[in-house]
Amino acid sequence: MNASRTARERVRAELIREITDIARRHLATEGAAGLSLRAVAREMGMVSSAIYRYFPSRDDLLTALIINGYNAVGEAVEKADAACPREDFTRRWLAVCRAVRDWALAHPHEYALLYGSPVPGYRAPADTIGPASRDTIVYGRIIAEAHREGRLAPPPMCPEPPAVLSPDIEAVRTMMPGVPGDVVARAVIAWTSLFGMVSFELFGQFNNVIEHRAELFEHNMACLARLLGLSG
Amino acid sequence: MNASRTARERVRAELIREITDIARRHLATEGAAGLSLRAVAREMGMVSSAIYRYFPSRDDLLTALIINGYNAVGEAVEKADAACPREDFTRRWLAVCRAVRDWALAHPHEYALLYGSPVPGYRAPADTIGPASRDTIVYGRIIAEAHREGRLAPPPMCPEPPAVLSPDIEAVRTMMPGVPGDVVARAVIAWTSLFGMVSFELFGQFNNVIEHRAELFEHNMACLARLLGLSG
DNA sequence: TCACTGTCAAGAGCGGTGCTCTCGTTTATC
DNA sequence: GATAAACGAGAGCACCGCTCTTGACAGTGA
Repeated sequence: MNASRTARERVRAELIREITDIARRHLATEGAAGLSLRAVAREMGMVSSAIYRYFPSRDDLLTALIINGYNAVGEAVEKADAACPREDFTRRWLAVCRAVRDWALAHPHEYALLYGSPVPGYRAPADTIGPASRDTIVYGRIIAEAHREGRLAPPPMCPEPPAVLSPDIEAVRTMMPGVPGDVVARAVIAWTSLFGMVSFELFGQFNNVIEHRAELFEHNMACLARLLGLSG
Repeated sequence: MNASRTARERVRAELIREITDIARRHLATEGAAGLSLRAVAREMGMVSSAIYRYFPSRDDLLTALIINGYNAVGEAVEKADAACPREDFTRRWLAVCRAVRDWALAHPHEYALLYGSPVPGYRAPADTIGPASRDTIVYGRIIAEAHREGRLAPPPMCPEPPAVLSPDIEAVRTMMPGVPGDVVARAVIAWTSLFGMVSFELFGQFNNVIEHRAELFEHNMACLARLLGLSG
């Protein structure tokens, strides 16, 4: 009874997996706007209406792809960090930066889905919040561990963030306990700059301007490491 | 004969203006993907096919909106810079940053069209290159003038960019003549960080994380000013 | 004055989209 | 074995970008 129920549900889960796989492939070739439930159904040899048994709307399919994407980039970042010596914080920072860029270049449309323009009419449900912060936890951990080991030596430069920012600083600080507020603000700069560079490269802002993107990325991420005060 | 021809061309230009105006309004409510020539035609009391007399394809209409958008943000940045005392370089930098953010918040869909995910299947023609760099010229001028006045004191931090980046540095340096390569690289960081922050705010990455966006933006742009070495 | 030329709005039509509804069938449970 | 849920299939609605053809009209040169 339990086995038979699982039998039906297993084929259902398998179909859902197949749908998301095909959808992800379509996303890679057509982009988010070109993602078509009919096309996915066609490729599965299904009639278009049948697919609504598994995803009640196009947005629900998009949500699945978004959660999947956040997990993919999060996993890439985690692996890159894990492959580095624990005490080499600069190397760990550079590794996770590279992991983000490499993943983005390998999955440009998925990256655009996660970090590009919001899909019009689509409202991200709460399920996406958790996976969305999976990568940021890693950045925070690197900074926090460097701070704990006394290896965080940020050059004096930025003023203390104003008091009105305290709750936000506090919220970000939960990912890097103990780190001074000034450095937390720098972490936000580094975070936005990392994705700013990747987005500019992917979205065409570097066209006709920057040619050696990998090298510039590497150099700028190294500068950001100095800004954060990472050493060694 | 010339007058009559201009009469005809004048009504044509007026119609093109009306089309782009309506299209821009539709862009604001529906997003780039939802921009529909039929809907624009409907609102003009025109039949759908007639609009193809003025814009041969949806992409051509998009191109017009993109060029228009780049010019709008460029103009906003120019005006913000012009309103500052020439010798107050930090203030000028903060003013142009604010101008970008304010324009983006006021025209989120247009911003997404310019700096967000590329529209699938759309290839930006060469006409967009010029207007696209209108704002960057202003950033470059502020840094260049600060350098010329001896008011650029970048804190020692970033290493000299590697030799392989020389052509790119040189290309960016045309917008800020005389500025050292190290600072040119920092300018790229500041540039990407500025748009990275605006994009994160607009595209929802700050949701559930940062609440006081204006204040954080202000503080981080001030940090970037220090990174650039702007003083006074 | 008149025929010519180029521009235009209009309509029909093609193949595509997301989504809904109904219908008969299969499948699992009581 | 009856019942209820899940399912695939098909038709249909309103929309989309885009194309082709047709007839009306304005400006132009002979």
